[in-house]
Amino acid sequence: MTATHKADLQKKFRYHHGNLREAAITAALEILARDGVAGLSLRALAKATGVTPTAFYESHFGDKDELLAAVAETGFQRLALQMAEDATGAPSTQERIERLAVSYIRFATQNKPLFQLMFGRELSDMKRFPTLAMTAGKSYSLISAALSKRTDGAEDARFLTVAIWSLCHGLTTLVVDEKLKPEQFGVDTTEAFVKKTIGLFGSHLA
Amino acid sequence: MTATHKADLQKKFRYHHGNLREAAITAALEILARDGVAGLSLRALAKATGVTPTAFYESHFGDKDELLAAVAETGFQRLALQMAEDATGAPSTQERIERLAVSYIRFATQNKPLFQLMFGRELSDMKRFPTLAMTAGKSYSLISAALSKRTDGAEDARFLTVAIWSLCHGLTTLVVDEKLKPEQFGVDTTEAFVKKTIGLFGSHLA
DNA sequence: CGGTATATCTGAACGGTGCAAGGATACTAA
DNA sequence: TTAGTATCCTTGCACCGTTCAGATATACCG
Repeated sequence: MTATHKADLQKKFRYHHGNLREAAITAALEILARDGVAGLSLRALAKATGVTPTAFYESHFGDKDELLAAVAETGFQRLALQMAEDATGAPSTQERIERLAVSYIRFATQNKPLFQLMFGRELSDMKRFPTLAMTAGKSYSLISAALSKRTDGAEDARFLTVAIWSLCHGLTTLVVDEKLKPEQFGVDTTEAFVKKTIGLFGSHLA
Repeated sequence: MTATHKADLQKKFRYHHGNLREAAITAALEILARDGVAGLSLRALAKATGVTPTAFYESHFGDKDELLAAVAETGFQRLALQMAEDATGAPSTQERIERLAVSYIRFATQNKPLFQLMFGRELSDMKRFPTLAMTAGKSYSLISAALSKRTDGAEDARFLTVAIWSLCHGLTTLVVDEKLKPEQFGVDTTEAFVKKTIGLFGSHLA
């Protein structure tokens, strides 16, 4: 009994706090959603997890950037997951692309600070975290895979992927950062706008 | 002689420092270009202009955001100016749009930190600075004006403007923030990619 | 079971940031 | 010349990320 108890404790409360790393990421996501990316400080995070601001160093994250990278990575995982779910069962390539795009912008508007962290400049150099780039690439691959099914060359697919992603990402960031007001769209919602925009590529998606 | 001398001094060294506001903006642009947006602190700016960090308050800028807004505004002015210059004499609507887009991305890559300041989240709420939004709108108007010359309805023009700007802005930010590597393009340069992308809208720009 | 090693967390402190308050200073206008 | 005012400086605060030395709880081994 003491053995299994110990094992349980090891899982739930490893060492002093127990899974501080996991707890930190969870708390960070909450702080992010509540106070925005500017409110996510190590001191605030420490207070939220009931720990000293220096507790994250050495053992769990050597750096604030490592913490941010971990948080951003879960963000990219969620984004890719949501996009994949939203696009399943699409009858055509065009509709699949539409759904992916709508899912992308929906994620951004519903997880604004997280999206800002994922694509912003808070974490100074992404090169330090190759895993991050890989996870971020999952969403990209969804678009790419949808397009490569077409009969045209792979070259065109790669080109179209970047174009569609750029369009989608540009609109999303402009809306999220409030540089672009929905009134300027000429359509009711951002999602409707995205669909209409994808339509512009018309023949290229047939 | 003392009178004219005094007048000269008044122009060059008004009060203690003289045109601190203008000097601050100029120095800020230099710091920005040299050390990036992260290196632009009030203390660094103070050292560059030979003044105390608190000298900017009350008289010139009540806030760091006001300083950043002023810097960003000159950025938007330069951007609009460059775009207008690069697009003059374009033989067709499509080429005019192409040139505007290329100019946009060229400005971003050649003034990376300034562009990041203009479209980033360093200055917390743009609503405080209505002038900024107006100046930023100049570039937008250039695209809009180019498109409204077409025979189709104004509704379509407004829609196309947002679409093209989004595409252009998305690609630009992804490239500037190094989320997208030029190798992924399938073309040699970013500018070539932009032109090719505009071509996708083909019939809509005829 | 006991003792040592190691992973983990704490506490104090450093240099950095933006910024508020009040005192000093130089220009302006009378 | 003198009064007034715009400008700038000094001091100090709260917050930030981070380092380092030391305390503490867990894990491992005899």
